Amino acid sequence: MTQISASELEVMDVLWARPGLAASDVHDALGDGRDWNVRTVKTFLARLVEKGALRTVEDGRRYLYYPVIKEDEYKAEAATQFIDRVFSGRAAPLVAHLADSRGLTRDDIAALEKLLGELKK
Amino acid sequence: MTQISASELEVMDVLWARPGLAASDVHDALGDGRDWNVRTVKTFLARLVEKGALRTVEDGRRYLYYPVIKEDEYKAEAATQFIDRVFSGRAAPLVAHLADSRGLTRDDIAALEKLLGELKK
DNA sequence: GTCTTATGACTACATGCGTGGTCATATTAT
DNA sequence: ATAATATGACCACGCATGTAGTCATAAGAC
Repeated sequence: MTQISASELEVMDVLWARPGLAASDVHDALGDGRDWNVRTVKTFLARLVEKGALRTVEDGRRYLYYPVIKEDEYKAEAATQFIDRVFSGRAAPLVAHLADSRGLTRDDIAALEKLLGELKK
Repeated sequence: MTQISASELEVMDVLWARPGLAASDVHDALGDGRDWNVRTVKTFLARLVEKGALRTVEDGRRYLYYPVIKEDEYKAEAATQFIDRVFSGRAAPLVAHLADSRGLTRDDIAALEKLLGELKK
C-alpha cells in the first residue's frame, strides 16, 4: 500500500469520477483553481501508475487511465490511518473536534444520527 | 502554519502530555515500539522548534521543550484539513467510512450519540 | 510535404522527511 | 585527574514530492 500524496489524490478524484480519461483530459478536468502544467499532471499520472493506483490502456498514441484501487476502500483506509496517527485510533474525539470547529453542518448531523441508528443494530 | 509530519507529531504528543521534558526524556518517553536514536529525536525536536511548534528553555547545558501550539487547536485544524483533502470537506462520509471499516467501537458510538445530543441544541 | 502541436520517455532540481553520524565540550564516575 | 558519557551544533544522505524542462516522434494544419 504505497502512499498517495495530496496532489496525486486530486488526480485520483478526477479519475474516480470519470475513469478512462487521457492525460490532457485530466489536466482540463482539474482546471478550476488547480493551475498545473500538463507535464506536472503527467508526472502525477506516471507516479500513480508506478504505485499501482492506476493502470493504462493504449488508445492510439496516448494512454487512457483507469483507477485500480477503489475510491471507497482507499478513503476508508486513509480515514483509519489518519485517526490512528492524530487521534490515537479513537474516532469520537475527532468528531468532537469537527463539531467544535463547526466542521459539521446540520445535514452532517442528521446523516450521523441516521448512521448511528443503523450501527446500533 | 507549517506542516508537522507524522513522526514529529509523536514527539508533540509526548510534550503535550508532559511539557518541559529534555531531549533524552522525550526519547525515553517514546520508548514503546518507537525505536529512534536519540539524535533522531533531537532532529525532530530541532525541526519542531524551527517550525514554531515548540520553544526551548535553557536548563544548564540542556534544553527543556514546551509546546507553543495547543493540542486541541492543532488537532481540530488537522481534522479539518484532512476532511478537505480526502472528503471534499464533507464530514459525514468520513464517519460512514469509519463505521464501514469497524473503526467505531461501541464506546465510540455511545460517545457520538451523546455528542450529537448536545449538538442538536 | 513542411510546420506546428500533442504525446510519451526521460531528466532535473529544490525542499521535506526519516535516519543518524561527527565534533567539541561539559559533566559524572572512579 | 582521567575516562566515559551526555549534550548541543552542524552535517550527510537517500527517497518522496511538487514542479516542470528536453527530446524524439507522430499526427494534423495548410
